[in-house]
Amino acid sequence: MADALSRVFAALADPTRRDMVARLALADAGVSELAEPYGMSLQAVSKHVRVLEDAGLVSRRREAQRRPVHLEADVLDLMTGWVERFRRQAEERYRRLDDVLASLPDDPPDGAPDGAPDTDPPDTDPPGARPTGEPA
Amino acid sequence: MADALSRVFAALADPTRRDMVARLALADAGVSELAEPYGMSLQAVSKHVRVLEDAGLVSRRREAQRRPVHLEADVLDLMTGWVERFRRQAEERYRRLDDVLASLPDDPPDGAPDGAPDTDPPDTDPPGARPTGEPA
DNA sequence: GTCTTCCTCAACCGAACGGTTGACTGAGTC
DNA sequence: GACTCAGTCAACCGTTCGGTTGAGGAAGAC
Repeated sequence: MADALSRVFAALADPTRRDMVARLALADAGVSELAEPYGMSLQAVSKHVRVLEDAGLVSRRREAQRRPVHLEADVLDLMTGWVERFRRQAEERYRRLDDVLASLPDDPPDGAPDGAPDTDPPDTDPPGARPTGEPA
Repeated sequence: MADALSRVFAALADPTRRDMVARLALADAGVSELAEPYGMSLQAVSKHVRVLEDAGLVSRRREAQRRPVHLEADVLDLMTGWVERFRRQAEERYRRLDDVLASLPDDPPDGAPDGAPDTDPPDTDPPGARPTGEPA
């Protein structure tokens, strides 16, 4: 099966499942309780819960006949971690671009203006490098 | 087609596409450039880029024959916003539970111990309310 | 025991997904 | 004009996904 991150993203790609997570953030709930608002069979809801569980977003315990579903918020950090990393990188890239533009002299034509040379190929991996890969 | 949030999550549910995002955070790239590391056809990569574009994660401009792909980091905020909201709610719920446990007297039997009453229904929507829905 | 409640398993179905191949377009070079 | 480069469009194919129905299991209630 897919890697952890893929499972988490895929699990949250469904509006019904996102809504379940939203409701489980407020309180644990049984499957039939969860199913109430949606116009679908109990089995379908059970499947959705299973997807969330496989993604590690949710756990179930046994409590008499009930099977309360509990939100495991930790996994969400895995995701925000990933997202934040690249958001910051992209932002940084923007900032550098702004610096370059700011350092340009008022008239562009002549070669090699002052601040420009050191801004071009700083940390961008050599093109054609192996995939930047999943963050560890 | 699906809502914006679903498209973003779905787009990032694929490892190849996440890798593309990771690389685009470092520098814009053309499709064939992007395709290089993966053992798949150019058309497949083009499709992946289209998915990212439909999710608003990426944009393309025209530049001579090239069609450089550019990461649009803003949409990532949409996601972290959603995630953070429920992570915090869940955390808050834990904190309140801890408070309740901490406020219990050493012998549980009698009713209404001191600090307990004010911890029950502060911002929890009435149960059975309409689906907590997509955050606006 | 029987009965009810809560839930899961299994099989099926249509739609979407991730990939392929082949034909094509747009822009630049000769 | 002919040709190449970069990329897309269209049709197809196998697998996964989100839902259904029907049968069945586990834990009380009677």
